[in-house]
Amino acid sequence: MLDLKFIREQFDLVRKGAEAKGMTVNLGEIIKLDERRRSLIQEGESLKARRNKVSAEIGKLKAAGKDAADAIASMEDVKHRIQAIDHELRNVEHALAEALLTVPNIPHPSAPVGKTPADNKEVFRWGEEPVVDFPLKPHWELAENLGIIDFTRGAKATGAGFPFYVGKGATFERALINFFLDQALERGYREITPPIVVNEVSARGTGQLPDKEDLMYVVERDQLYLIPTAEVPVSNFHRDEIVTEKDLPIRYASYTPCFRREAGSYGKDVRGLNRIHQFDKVELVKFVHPATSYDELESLRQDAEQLLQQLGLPYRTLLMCTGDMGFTQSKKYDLEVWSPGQRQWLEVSSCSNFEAFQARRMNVRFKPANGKPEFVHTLNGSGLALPRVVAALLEQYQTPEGKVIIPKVLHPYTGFKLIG
RNA sequence: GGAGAGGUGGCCGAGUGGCUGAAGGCGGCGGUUUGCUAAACCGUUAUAGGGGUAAAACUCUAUCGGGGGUUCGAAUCCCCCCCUCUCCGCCA
Repeated sequence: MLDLKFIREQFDLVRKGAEAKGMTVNLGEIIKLDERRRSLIQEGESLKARRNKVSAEIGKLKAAGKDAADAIASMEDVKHRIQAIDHELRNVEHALAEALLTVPNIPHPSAPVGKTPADNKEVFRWGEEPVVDFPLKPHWELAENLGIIDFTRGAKATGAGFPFYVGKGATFERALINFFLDQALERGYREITPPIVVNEVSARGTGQLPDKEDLMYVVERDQLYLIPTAEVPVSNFHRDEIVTEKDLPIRYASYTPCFRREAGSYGKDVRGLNRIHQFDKVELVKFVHPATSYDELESLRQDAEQLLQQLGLPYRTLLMCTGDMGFTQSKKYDLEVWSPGQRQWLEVSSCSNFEAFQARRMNVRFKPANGKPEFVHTLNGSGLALPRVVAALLEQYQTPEGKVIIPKVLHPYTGFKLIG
């Protein structure tokens, strides 16, 4: 969320930012609630100051053995008024907090203004599609023929979008996870394995709640949410903490399964591994000094990009336009891998700077050498999401016989060089 | 799941209704002393919100796990919740 004072003082900036994201927000209501809040605080606190003073006098009178009945009686009205004010203040602050959660983060000036994915700006492209003299198959055909991914039995055991990875398919999956993690560790990230269910406060902290509630599976009985990304628990790792300035930047790499309901998806978007309800992902999360957060965004993006380069997968990098970047982001890059069997781009990573938007919600601060605590900036990016990488790898490295060659860089991880 | 104990500032720890934002100690910071280090001594040591200011100063309120309540007044009494520890049960 944004700072209330900031909204009060930079009203236009906030309004324009929301507009650029194609979101409407009732800032007038927030200003009104804020004014009411401050006036209640003023009245309440002056009454409390008086109460504290009189109470202290009553204490003295009683200690001296004198009668305090008059003083106590004089507090009767004050007491009730304070109760009434506190009650209203609670309601106003609750309403204000809810309203603040509906204000989106402000896009960075470098983000292109636009409404749809068509307005995103391609900033980088790498690699080339293989030239072959046979028709390339989509990954689901390859995977089923090879018996390495079983969608049908997954649907039987759980439902559509919950595949089994079998035999070399399972090993391949595990190899990629280890490769991604090792790469992250080499690049200065610290490995962290989080809980894969979180409570409501955590889901709010990263902004999954209240606006993306339908995204998550809920364990209703225990009021827990299956994580849609490791970003949620890992970002909350430092919730309500003041981290040491010299520890910044803090970088975490986290492998977890991720769960997404993906309600409303259909058709070719959900074929095979394109969009599934449970998938593996290595997530990169950073807590950084505000002065460095945009440099950290660039390095985060490179950390993700170089994985695709090492795997030899053609990809493009998009700078997301204001209308497509989401509620909590200030700036966001998407990495899309080329899927030669489907002839389409598949998003495999999303690298974002949230500035202080999440940190304010989660109350994560650092203390500068000489000064008051400030909010850190948070960033995260996938490094990488597995299924679409698997899809691209299968399609990219398929042979005319329908086998799949494993890229060299993965050999130490798989222990085999070929599937099929 | 059952029974019990407990949660106080960066840390340890005192405090069962009144001037306690909170004794004492440790740690941190500044200083005196010192060839250097150590020791000793002196001082200082929170966060948030409101008012105020050009900015400060200043001032008020809140904060003793979280939230409600009782009371003129709550760290202290009552209720609910969370967490930690011990014992029992269950269990990968």
